[in-house]
Amino acid sequence: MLDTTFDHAKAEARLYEAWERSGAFRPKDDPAAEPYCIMIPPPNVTGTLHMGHALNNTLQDVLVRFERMRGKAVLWQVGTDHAGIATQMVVERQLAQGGMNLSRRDLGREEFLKRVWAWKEQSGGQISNQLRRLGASCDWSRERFTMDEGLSAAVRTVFVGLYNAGLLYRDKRLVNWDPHFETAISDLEVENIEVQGSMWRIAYPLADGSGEVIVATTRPETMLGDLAVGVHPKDERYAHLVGRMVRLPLVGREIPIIADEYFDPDKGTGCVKITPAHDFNDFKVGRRHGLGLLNIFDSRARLNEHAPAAYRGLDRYAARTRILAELEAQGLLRGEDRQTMTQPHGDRSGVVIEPWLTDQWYVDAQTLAARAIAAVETGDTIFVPKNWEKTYFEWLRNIEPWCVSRQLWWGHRIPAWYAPDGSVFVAHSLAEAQAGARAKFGADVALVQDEDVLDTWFSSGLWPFSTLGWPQETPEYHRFYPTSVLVTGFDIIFFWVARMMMLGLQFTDKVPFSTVYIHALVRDERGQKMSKSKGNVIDPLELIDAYGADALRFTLASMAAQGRDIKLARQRVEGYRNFGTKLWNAARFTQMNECTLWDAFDPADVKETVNRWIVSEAVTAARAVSAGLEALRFNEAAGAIYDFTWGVYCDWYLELIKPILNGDDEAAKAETRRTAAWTLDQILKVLHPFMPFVTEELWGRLSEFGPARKRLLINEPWPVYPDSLLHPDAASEIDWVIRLISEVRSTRAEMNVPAGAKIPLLLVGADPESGLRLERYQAEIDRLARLEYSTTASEAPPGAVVIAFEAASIALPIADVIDIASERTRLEKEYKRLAADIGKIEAKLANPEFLKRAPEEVVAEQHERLADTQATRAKVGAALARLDTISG
RNA sequence: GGGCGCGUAGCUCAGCGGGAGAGCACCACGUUGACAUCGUGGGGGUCACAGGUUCGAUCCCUGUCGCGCCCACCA
Repeated sequence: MLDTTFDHAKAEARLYEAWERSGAFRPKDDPAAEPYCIMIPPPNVTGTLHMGHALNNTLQDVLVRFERMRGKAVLWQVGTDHAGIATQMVVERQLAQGGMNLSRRDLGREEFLKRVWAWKEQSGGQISNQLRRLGASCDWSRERFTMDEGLSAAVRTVFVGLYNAGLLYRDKRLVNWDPHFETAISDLEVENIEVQGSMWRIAYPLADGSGEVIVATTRPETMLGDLAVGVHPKDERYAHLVGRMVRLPLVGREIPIIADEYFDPDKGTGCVKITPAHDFNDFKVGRRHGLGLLNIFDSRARLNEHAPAAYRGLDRYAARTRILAELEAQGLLRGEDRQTMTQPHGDRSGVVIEPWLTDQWYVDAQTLAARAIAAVETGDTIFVPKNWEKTYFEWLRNIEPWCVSRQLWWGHRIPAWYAPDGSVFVAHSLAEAQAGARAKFGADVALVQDEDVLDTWFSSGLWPFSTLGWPQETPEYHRFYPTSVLVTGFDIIFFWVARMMMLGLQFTDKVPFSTVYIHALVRDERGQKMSKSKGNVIDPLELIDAYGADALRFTLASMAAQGRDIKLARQRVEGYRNFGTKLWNAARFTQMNECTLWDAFDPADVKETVNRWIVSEAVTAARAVSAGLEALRFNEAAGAIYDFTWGVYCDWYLELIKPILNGDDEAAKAETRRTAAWTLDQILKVLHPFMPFVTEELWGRLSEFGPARKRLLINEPWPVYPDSLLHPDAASEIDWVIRLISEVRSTRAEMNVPAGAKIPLLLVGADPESGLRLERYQAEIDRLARLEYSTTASEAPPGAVVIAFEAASIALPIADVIDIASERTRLEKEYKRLAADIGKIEAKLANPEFLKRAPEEVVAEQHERLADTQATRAKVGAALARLDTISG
């Protein structure tokens, strides 16, 4: 016999192990089965499970379990990402805190990488174990890591392929430079943050001493690298100065005043300093005007040897302070305005990004984007919800070259080798590069490999096919690529989704997935993105410990509606834990009532109305769940099974069958027991994708007194029912009973009928069925609503209030009504409201346009509604009349 | 500056042109042989505001206000 609650803490690990041992997580080996594949967005190998992971993987697991039960050969490809900067950052911090205050350079590349691998080995299992805690049924036997040999080979193949196709090149230009990590980063890794800053006005004297111009800048320290001053050609204030020279303060260099349409007369003073090596716009202007480049920063944004001696070695902000002081002293600082401005920050380091001139590798993203755009335009890949396509298009249509090299050590080393003369050989291996060099030089030359590694997202972008063995033609690749659905958050549409589309199409000629499901972000209470660096993370594991994985999963699935961020409420998780308990106790009830399974049971054979009704309802609910999941409407699917389980099966069915189970009709009793057990089984199956643990446990435990289960629930086929199991007649009859009981209950409560007292009921209805139904359901109705009834008017107690229920009437002993005045007020209010409702409906039904244009079923519905409302009003009116009789 | 989204019950949110919903919270009653992690009943909403389209608008369109996010080279 079951206990009164499900002990999730004890059961979850055991059940998970049983699933894994059964082989359920691996795709079934049936060539006839339709393949279904989801690629996990690989979490950082050294990361921990946060709420975003919990949501993301819950949704994937719901789909995967659903499709597996539907008989498909399901592969949920799992693995982790090496997460270049993030991981290197963690290990560097460990080093720095290790007592010796070591930097990675102190260790050297080889030793440092050993440490990173050691850290990966040590902490890499954590995220996997946490996914297991969540119940994720991914195929661990195929777990991959972006720096596995196979995936690394794919990276090299793609790099060489892009290079040979002319889609990848080395270029010297300004990049976003992170002075903390001392590496280039891509545009996407830059966060523009609004900060309070200043704009200073600085006088630059004309070289001939005949005057000065005032430039405005937010970055005075870069003036040491100024190569010109710019004005708009039509700006009358400065027209006469164009072509003349100014003497750069503190430096003494003479630089020209140039004119360019780019300069905005309305901004600042209309006169701007040009620093081509330290500003993206100035770089372009400088190139147009042949100004050259003067780099004044080193890799840590300290002033270098190109700055005047007094400033060399200073940090950029220290230099700023000193420069402002010196300008002030010389009387050249002409003002400071406080203002808000956006400043670029490294998304990992948090420091201000410096535009810096370096050699980097770039991918020609614009060319690759064309197919990625077309594939979504033609519907080869669709986004759900669809509006994300706009975001995707917008970004791809304005895409800039993708800087893929990073001056880090942790990652895929760039497969490019340099000869002493600087010529480059991009190849799959050193040997291949050497062969290339030999062909070029006619002799062996010493080659040095590029020191840099690739952007983490370069390898992530290959994930859908590299994990399947590409570039080798593996059976898995042929079977599961392109994949079915990608489930991810909108925050990585650019980082990841777009890159997979571009690289997938380029190298496989196929879209990597046919559907992209974009879910909301789980945010903190202020609507901010949860992230480890902000420290505002809610720990899903703590919720799992407290309420069980099922409760957390169900919460997330039911909140995965489109269009709103998720702010997680703890009480909601608790509510769904209670749902699990409710289900558990329903199962306990069936056990106590010997509702054992019967192998030969056929739901088509049931005779009792209440049983035909629940079969019909179960079919309807299961279909709603299927439809919801097919449409990726997780909240609707979850809602459908929740409502059926609690609101229909527990609240009504189990209550209505109690009289049968306690009665003498053995045939009805046997049928009801079997139906109750069968229906519960349907609930377990349909609920399983959402709440795998409690359903699996019950699936096992419920066979204690019946036939043994053939297999674990996770391996059960998803229920599909014929339409013949739908019974509208039974549905309408039980619906009548439910409404009668609800009505009586409500009346009892409102009229303060004492709990023990029974309500005399008088039937005077025109519906000849009413009496029969009442007779038929007497036991149930009496039990649930506690009423007595009579079928003739003469038996009604004298002085009773008559309240109509549909065609029947209920007579109540008025003596039990405590406050006639307040009851009267209430009824009058109700009476008026109903009159208004009736007016509205009648007006609608009298409107010829409505009758002409509205669909037939809508008109019929309104007629029904009118009749219902009128009947209710008559009932209330009668009650009012009786009140008058009594009190008057 | 451009784009996306959101404003529905005290709170967290569903609602996909035709009678305003759920969970929690609140109030009352209930310990009835599955379940107090429960049951029954109840109170509570000009669906942000203003126009428009429609026979009919919480839902579609436009505008306004408030909030959030993304993108962007605003000296």
